[in-house]
Amino acid sequence: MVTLLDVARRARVSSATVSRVLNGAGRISESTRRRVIEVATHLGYQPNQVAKSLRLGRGRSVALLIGDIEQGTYMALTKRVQMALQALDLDLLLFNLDHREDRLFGFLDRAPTMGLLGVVMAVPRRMDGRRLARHAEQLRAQGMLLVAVGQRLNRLGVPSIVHDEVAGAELAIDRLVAGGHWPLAYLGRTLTSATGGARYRGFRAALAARGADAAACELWECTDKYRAEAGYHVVGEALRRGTHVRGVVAMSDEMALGGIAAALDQGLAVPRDIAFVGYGALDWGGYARPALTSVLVNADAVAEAVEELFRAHREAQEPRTLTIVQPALVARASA
Amino acid sequence: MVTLLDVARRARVSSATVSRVLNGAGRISESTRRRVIEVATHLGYQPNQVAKSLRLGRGRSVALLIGDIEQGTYMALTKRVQMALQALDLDLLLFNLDHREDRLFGFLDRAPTMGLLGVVMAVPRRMDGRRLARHAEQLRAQGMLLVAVGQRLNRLGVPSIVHDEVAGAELAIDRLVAGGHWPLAYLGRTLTSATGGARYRGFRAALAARGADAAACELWECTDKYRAEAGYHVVGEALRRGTHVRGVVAMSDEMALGGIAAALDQGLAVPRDIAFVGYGALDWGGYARPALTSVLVNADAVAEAVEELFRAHREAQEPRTLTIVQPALVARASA
DNA sequence: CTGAAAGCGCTAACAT
DNA sequence: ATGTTAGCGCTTTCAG
Repeated sequence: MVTLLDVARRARVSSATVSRVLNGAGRISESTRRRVIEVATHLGYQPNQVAKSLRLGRGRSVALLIGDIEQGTYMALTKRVQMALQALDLDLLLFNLDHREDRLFGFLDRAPTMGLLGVVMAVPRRMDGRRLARHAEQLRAQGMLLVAVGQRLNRLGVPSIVHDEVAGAELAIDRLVAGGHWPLAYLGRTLTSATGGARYRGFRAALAARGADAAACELWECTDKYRAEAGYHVVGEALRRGTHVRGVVAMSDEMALGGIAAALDQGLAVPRDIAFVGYGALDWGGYARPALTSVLVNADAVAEAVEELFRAHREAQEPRTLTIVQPALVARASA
Repeated sequence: MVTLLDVARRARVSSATVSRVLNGAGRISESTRRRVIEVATHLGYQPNQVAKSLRLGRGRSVALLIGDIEQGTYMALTKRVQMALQALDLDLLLFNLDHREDRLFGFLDRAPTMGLLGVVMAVPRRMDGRRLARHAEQLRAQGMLLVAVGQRLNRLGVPSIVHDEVAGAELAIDRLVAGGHWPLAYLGRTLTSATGGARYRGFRAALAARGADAAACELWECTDKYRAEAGYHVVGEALRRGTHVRGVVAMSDEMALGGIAAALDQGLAVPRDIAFVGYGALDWGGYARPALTSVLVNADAVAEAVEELFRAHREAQEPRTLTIVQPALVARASA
């Protein structure tokens, strides 16, 4: 590999000069600048990022912590965030936590040694706030930027990007009610998932705001299973119990799909007998039959906010502590 | 941050000794070893990975290059590979190529400077072989391991992990034929996708092996659109043309879902009027209605092979140049 | 068995 | 405007 020193020798200048030219710092005479550039390109010089990281005390990688990347909405998020970081010439280090808190803290322990520029946590799981706050403090002390996505952690000093869950629930509820689907159930995981919990509170708040008879509505909690399977299971059970629910707000498109399958398998018509709204508005949802009506979780907006935070961090500006992303309804056939 | 030198001072030994203790190299008296360990844990010492990488000339990260991570099968792969690498205490750097060759080569240009341990390319796209071979050579010269997934690049000196596309096609075809669905079409992208092309050749080979009337079968090429949308579009067109095809082998579950939607939207019954087999056996496929019959692309087996390659590389062994992963049929309702 | 010292490739004072 | 030098934190000869 050709090093900066190789360039320096060949251009008959010191390594410092080459460094200055390449980083656009300090005054350099036009002639040397040109010569250095010339030699560097001729030699195909590329700065060693590892050495740079060591010297500067921070690198160009941002770690993205994901609860369950197999869930479509996180996948979409991962892609968008990677592209946003790429726009800042940053790399993405991916960690799938598999919904395990020990993995999260295991990572946070090692994080300071990795030469990271920052960490983005897109982790729905509820977690130990004290412990997290300690880690957050340590990372900040190292000059790293920690960002939370989907969970409101700004109280712990972690800039957060969250969705407006009340607005999202309102969109879903209004759609269901307008279609004559009532009463409603919220299908999801509220106990272990902070996102799910927030979404459920949004659901409740939206019902209240509408002056609706919230008591008629139910919470269909998913416990042991995940994604579509959980939806299928829980909705199937409820239907067998003879629930009166006619409209379901699911926490994800996968759960909605599972729920719809359960309803269809029991001979019900969707949305006539029971309607479903998903969350995420994933691509394939438009091609399920009936096509999924879904609350759009705007991954682009989230990625943009992430990019903005890292841009500000680079300019040594104070980061915006809370960004609220607005949802939208993708109205299709299932509700 | 506490450094190795801090530990050394506190334990009254030299930095070399600490390094040796922590890396289990060289002879160390039991007493010093214990003392060093003791001090290290007491101080909560964690080796700086960046410094380590610089010194050793290689790091602990493996880059995963993905054509389109939003496609379910790549997402499943990403998750598995990340977990496999984690088992080797390696980190995953993710790059979504968005089906763009320039991005691939752009990455490969920078790769040598990043202190990577290796690169895994899960890129279906056909690419410039010469150019790739040059990069492969350079990476190898740096001691990095380059691995291809889903595309047979072993001729270029790149250890490859591929699926047995003939076996996969046979599974799909046998299932369709047994259900009385005939003639067949292959739905996918064969022109720009090496994986798709291989899969189509597998389809043809399997037809031939079955002694079937291959001339009756069609290729439904997807050009401008992606995933479910492409399937919907192409199948819709074919149906409107009045095709005689009664069974479709799709290149992915998303395309199959789109195809099914097109058939249903035209009032056909699936699988009665036309049957579909997907590829990937994604989780949600089991909850689409009709549930997707699909050829399982064994992401676990691929991840395992990746792990094995990196393990061998670590032991400085020659890597296995070609690994062929066997498919399986997940039989559900759509065929 | 342990220590001293060099150096991975780069940047940033500090000189000149 | 440019060079000299120190050093980021670690591993690895080379000596003893």
